[in-house]
Amino acid sequence: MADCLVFHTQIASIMEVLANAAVAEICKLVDDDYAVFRLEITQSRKENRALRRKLLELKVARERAERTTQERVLASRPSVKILDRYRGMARGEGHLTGGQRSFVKPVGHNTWRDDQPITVDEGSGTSTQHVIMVESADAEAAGPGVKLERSEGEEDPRHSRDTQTRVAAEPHVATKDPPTIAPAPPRTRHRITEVSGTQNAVLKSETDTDTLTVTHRLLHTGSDHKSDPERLGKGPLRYPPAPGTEYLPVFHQSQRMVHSRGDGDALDTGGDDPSCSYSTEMDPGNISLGLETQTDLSREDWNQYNSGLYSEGSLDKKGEGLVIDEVTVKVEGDAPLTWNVDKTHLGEGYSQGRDFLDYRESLETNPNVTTHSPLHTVRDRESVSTSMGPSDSHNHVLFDQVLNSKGQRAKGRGGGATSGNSKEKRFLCMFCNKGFSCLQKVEIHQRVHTGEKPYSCMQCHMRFAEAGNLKRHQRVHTGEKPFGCTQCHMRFAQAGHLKRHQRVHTGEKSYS
DNA sequence: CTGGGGAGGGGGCCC
DNA sequence: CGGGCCCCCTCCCCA
Repeated sequence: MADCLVFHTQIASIMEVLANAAVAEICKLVDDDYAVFRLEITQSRKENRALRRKLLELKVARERAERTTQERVLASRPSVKILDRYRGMARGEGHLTGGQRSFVKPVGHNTWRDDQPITVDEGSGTSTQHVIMVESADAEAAGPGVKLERSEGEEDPRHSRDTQTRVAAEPHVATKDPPTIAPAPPRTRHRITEVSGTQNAVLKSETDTDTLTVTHRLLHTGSDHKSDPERLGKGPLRYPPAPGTEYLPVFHQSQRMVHSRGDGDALDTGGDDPSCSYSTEMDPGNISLGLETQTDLSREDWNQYNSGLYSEGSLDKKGEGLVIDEVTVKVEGDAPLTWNVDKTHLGEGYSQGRDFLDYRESLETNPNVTTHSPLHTVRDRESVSTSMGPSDSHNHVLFDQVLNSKGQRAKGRGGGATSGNSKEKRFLCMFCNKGFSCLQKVEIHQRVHTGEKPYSCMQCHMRFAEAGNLKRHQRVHTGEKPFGCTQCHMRFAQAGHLKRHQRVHTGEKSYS
């Protein structure tokens, strides 16, 4: 027993010695490797320093060359705006970080599209901008106020994808009509960031204004929208929010056409309200320039224009366009909303984008309907209400109405695709070919197809395609019943209802 | 029968 | 004088 104990003790001692030896060996190995590693690191750092120095020298040389080139371009092509970071710095407009680069608006494009590949006058070649910053010219100078966001993997300043564009006083896009450009209100800063870096990325934008908070959310993709024209372009425009009224036409912005105020026309009234002075364009390559001149079309050109749109095929790629479907507008103060949005540029949001797409599909497959591929001018400048969003069932209703009952009703009223001989109806609906006597009529009518409802009730968020219907709807909330029966005490909110009611007294049957 | 909304057309006003 | 815009009326449908 004693021997056994001694034996165990000896074994324990030996084990301990062996363990210590092993630990020591391991430590030695680690130390050796660490030394080697440190040596390598040191060498790498030296190499990095050398490369950095070299890079800096190259950069300086290249930038000099760039400036020379850009100035030359500017001089020879006034319509092309060069966004030169150095110049911005010189003006104290911004703070530049990373490699300074200059972006030259692609020649031949009148609108700057953020998603458009941007020609980068840089040795590394063309780069697509994914993170966008749009900042008004008078944002505080530089530095701290300017946020720079980058997509991943940008250790090297040369690969920085950030860029700054200045809008407002100096729209980031040169326009054909400089005189219409009004200085944007100061203190407006917009930041639009493509979060995921993909085409369908979620956009995050921030707008600093005193009166409006605008946020939009990209809900889905697949539709192309065009801005709505004039009426809203002038604000709730043409539907002024009289005291006590609750009208609040709001805008859905098409992600595809959200524009920066830098776009020419968009500036013409922009000075009044910074709230809409930003925008983004998301759909690469599908913009039809023709759209931008829609409202300028003469009547004679209208239908031709429509046909042009059909053949444009800008929307052919279903799913590429997309839709920012929700715009939340917060209005503070009593100042009337003045959405000075360029009707030809703002993608009027289109709250029922899917409706439209489906509808378009129906059109294209329905032999009774024009088979054009309507590039519609879906305009949705609208709305705050999310509860009114279209449901699938709504879609079906819409299609049914469009393709069936409504068409019949139109016929019954002397409408119809080719009806309307009483007056010269030169404006044809691009969807159903129905003729109207004036542009506005057809624009309103087309809302039947597009689902656009620019007029929103502040109290219940119901939306309407026509101002008059909204006004009539308001009586539901006010309880106003202006139409009283002369033979009884019944009162009605609608004249038609009074008329119908009076049949009760006259005994006239309302049906045959 | 009533309430509410969709949509077309007419007329007035303004540019 | 013509065109655009706005308002209103009206008819119709649906719940």
